[in-house]
Amino acid sequence: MPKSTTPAPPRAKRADARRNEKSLLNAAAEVFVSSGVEAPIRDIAKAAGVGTATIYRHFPTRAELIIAVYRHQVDALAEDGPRLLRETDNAYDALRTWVDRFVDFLVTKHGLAAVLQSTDTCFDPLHDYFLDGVVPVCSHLLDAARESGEVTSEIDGIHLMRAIGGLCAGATDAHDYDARAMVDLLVTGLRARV
Amino acid sequence: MPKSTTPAPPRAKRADARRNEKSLLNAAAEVFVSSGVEAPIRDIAKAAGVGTATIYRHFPTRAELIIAVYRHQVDALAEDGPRLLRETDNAYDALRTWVDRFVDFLVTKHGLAAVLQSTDTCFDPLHDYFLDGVVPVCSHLLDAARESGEVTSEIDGIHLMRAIGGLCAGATDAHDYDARAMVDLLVTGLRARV
Amino acid sequence: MPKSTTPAPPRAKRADARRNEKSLLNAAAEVFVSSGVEAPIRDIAKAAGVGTATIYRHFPTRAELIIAVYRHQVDALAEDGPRLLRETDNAYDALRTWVDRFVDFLVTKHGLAAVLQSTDTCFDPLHDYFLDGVVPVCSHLLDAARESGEVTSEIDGIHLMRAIGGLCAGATDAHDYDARAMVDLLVTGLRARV
Amino acid sequence: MPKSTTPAPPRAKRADARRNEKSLLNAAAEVFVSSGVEAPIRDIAKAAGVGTATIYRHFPTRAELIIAVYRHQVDALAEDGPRLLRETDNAYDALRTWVDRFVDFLVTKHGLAAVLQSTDTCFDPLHDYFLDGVVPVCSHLLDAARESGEVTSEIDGIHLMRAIGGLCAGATDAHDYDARAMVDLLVTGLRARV
DNA sequence: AATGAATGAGTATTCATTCAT
DNA sequence: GATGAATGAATACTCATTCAT
Repeated sequence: MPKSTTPAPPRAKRADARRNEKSLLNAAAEVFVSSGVEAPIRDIAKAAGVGTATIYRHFPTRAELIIAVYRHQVDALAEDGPRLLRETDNAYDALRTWVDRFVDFLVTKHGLAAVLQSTDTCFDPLHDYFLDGVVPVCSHLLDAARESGEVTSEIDGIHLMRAIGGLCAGATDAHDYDARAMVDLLVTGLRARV
Repeated sequence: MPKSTTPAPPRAKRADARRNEKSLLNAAAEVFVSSGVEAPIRDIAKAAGVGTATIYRHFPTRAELIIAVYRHQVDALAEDGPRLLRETDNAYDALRTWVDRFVDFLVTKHGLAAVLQSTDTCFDPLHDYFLDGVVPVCSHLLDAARESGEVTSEIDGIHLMRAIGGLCAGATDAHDYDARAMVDLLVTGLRARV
Repeated sequence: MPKSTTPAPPRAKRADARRNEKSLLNAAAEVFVSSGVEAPIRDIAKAAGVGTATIYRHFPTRAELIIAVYRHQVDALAEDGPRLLRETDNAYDALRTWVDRFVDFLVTKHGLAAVLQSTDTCFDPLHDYFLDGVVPVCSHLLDAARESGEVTSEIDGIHLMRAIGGLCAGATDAHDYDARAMVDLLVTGLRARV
Repeated sequence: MPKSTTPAPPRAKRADARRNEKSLLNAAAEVFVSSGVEAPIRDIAKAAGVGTATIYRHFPTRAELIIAVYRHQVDALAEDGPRLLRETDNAYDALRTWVDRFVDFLVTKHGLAAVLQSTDTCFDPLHDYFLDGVVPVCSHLLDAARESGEVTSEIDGIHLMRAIGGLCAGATDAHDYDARAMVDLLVTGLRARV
């Protein structure tokens, strides 16, 4: 009965902590946009108005913080796949639309694409999260497009996603490089020749 | 006795220094492969068996070192373009072969692709070296393929190269990601639909 | 229970940190005396028994550290001017007394005089601090002495202070050079000939 | 008879070496003006068109190089004292003129004044050179002015010179500080009150 | 639970000095 | 004798992480 030993109502704290975490994630998201996902922890803490140790308490590794920041959007991406497949007549078009959304996600999340390419083991949890949640969706879209004969390439979902990540990692504000156009070429290349 | 007035032939040292520079470049190349082109200067110096200042003497900036390490291969790449165009019946095939060689170059020079994507101004000399030497070659191949009607995409040479760089930056020993296959898809995407 | 919503009073740490900063300033003052104000940060950190980063946390630039170390004494110097003018019958005597105190300050703060002469822009904040706080006081004393006819020289306050700084920079423990006597000559030179 | 063992005529070499040393000193003088007497050895070597080791061979310590560079002017300064005393009616005026020439020397030799103030033992030879050659001259002028009753201050020649050095060390191109005017005040302060 | 102060390892760069040629 | 290449010590500054309060 810990409740009797700690007079403070645990509910309140939970709500408080959750709100805290929420604002922390919002702050982290902003810093990620402006300084990339490798931004100094202290910067994130300052933006969130908390101490650095608080970040570590909530998210022991940077990968976990990144996952938390993008979880909703990654999950949405994962859910988009089946829906697009249902709602679109054409499997290849569904794939193309989904890829577009993935590109949207990556180009607005400055530095994320680079992290997806990183081999630093500290990012493994992030890689795993993608591997488990969204790679299967991509693979499924590819399979459907292959079944319908629109795609002949035997490429894996994970490889397609890595490739898209690479193409998006090259996008910088400084140049007029258009990641979307490049990905379009890639997806066009998937298409079976008529 | 004019010989006594001109103290010593300055050649002798040069030969020694040049040999030294050669071994330094070899060592740098190896470190670049294993640790990327952003490896600490100290590591490169240690690998070369010289002091850090020796690196600075030969190559005042990191970009100059990188250029020196890859100069021959980059130059060869630049020369390959016109030759392929002459020796190949088909402009598109020439482009594809040339791109293959570019990919060969990038995937074996681990970390170089990432630097080509970097916006750090310290790499500007390197970017310029590519911009001046090899981007025009790529553009020329693209133009030729467009003239022959095999390629319709209006993509610039520099953007194609950035895209290829991005696709190759995703290549790591750890996974079975095949950069060449991805680039193949991209180049296939360039092709006019029949 | 509003207390639970406001986690912890931020005062506690401040007291600790302030005490720490105090000892840091004391240590820096000692190192400045023995090694000059350009002493390596690491030496100061070691003398204070803290890590180098702690110095940077408290004083991001060296100039800020120097200012902090000498702030009280510089401020006291600034306040001395008007007081001496009020309490002394003779404006020239007030000037002379004030200059004596400035000399006291400089000769006991080994290396400070040299920094006041330095053109390194990193010391600009320190120069500005003097320029804003104490140069006007010196100028005011000079003006008063000129009004009373005791001083005829048109010298600026800042130039007088630079000169005093120069005379004190020459003071070292090694020799029997008496900075105060030299400054006395200078101030005597200011005096109108009867 | 070393001459028989070394066929090359030693005379020629001497002349060569002396010319070499001459141009080296000229180059050093120029670098001293632009970068101060603490300029990197390598800069001096480059300006002189010789290797760094050549500088070390000729002048094992920096102080020796500085002495060599300024020897003629320092010697001239030493000779000026007695001459001025002979040619000038007034001992105080002779002193003042001589001090002016010392100031001329210091303000045009950027950084020299600072070195004269330095306590770094590596400059001891330079200090000694002044101590032996020019300090007695200054003392002699002071003595003469005291004998004629124009100067009452008991100041030593060396202290006067240190003070002048200090006043000149404060001179920088950046500000409108007028070292000569400050020294004038100092010398005026030496003067007996009428 | 939260804070933010302290830590100390890691890296680039400069320069006096030595030494092989 | 001269050269200039190589050396390596020295220092400023950053940042992830820990810990006392």
